Amino acid sequence: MPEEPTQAERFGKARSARSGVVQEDYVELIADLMAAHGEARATDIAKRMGVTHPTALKCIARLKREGLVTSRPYRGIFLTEAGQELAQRVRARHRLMVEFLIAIGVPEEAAEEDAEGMEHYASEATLAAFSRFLAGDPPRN
Amino acid sequence: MPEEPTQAERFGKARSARSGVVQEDYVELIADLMAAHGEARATDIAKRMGVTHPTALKCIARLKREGLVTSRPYRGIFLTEAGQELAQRVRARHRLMVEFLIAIGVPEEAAEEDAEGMEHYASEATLAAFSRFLAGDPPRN
DNA sequence: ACTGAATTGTACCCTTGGCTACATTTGCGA
DNA sequence: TCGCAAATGTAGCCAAGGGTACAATTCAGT
Ligand SMILES: [Mn+2]
Ligand SMILES: [Mn+2]
Ligand SMILES: [Mn+2]
Ligand SMILES: [Mn+2]
Repeated sequence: MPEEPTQAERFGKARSARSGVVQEDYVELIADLMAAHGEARATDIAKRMGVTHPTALKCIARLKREGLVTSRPYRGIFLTEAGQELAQRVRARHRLMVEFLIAIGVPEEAAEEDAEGMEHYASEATLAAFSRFLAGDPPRN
Repeated sequence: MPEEPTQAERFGKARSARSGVVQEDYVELIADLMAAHGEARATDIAKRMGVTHPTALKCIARLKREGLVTSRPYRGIFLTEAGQELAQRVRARHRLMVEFLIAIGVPEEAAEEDAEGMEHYASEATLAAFSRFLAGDPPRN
């Protein structure tokens, strides 16, 4: 039913979004760990992500390459300025997503699970709509 | 802030969901093409997905391996029973997602884009909540 | 019937994000 | 101080999902 080129563009955008998903989750988690324990250790990151430590290390190496994180051998991981900014945005988006789902009637645990995936694909327009809903603004007028 | 093992489980579930994303989109698209043109050709699938044809062929090979699709060399692609069932579920979920986003005040094109990514992570609980909202049921009382 | 464009198939390359197995370094407790 | 467990790092494997380049097949139009 939908037109060809537009649909291809939409799939393309979803693909682009997908490529940043893991980075976003790592950066958010690193910020959480620093806030909670004062530092982010590779082992803890791996444990919290539910992956083995080599997997975590490889992802962290990529974050470093992208300038989101710094680390020296056998020392902890630290967010750069860019990393901290990203973490803030991602965390705000995550919280909004969870709150919204709960507000619309999704049980808490399901909301947490679904938000972990859906958050990465919500555009500004969608986040704005969610905010309006939470603020009690009636949609659609 | 969140507890360690539960968060790891949530990330794990999001990872599992991620692994089926491409299959779901292909199956949905193949069903659309069959409905529209009576057949699903590899070229058309590639064009609509916005990828090159070898990429599409490789994904189709995987669908075949998973029993969702059949095809003979130089002939079209056909959905198996399992493939048709999956297509139906995925299509219904896609439509619900788009409708819901629009209903909550997201502009149509943004709704279409975001839905293409978010749909794959919405649990039954979330879909049910979206349905209730569309039916006019007030959430949370 | 032929031929050339479109379609399909194959071969090979890359990156991401998983894993296991093993090596190295730290740093705590005895 | 020193030895051992934990943490970290490294090497090498895999599959998915992207790509290019090129080969083979179909099939429509002359
Ligand atoms: Mn996430
Ligand atoms: Mn998150
Ligand atoms: Mn999709
Ligand atoms: Mn879809």
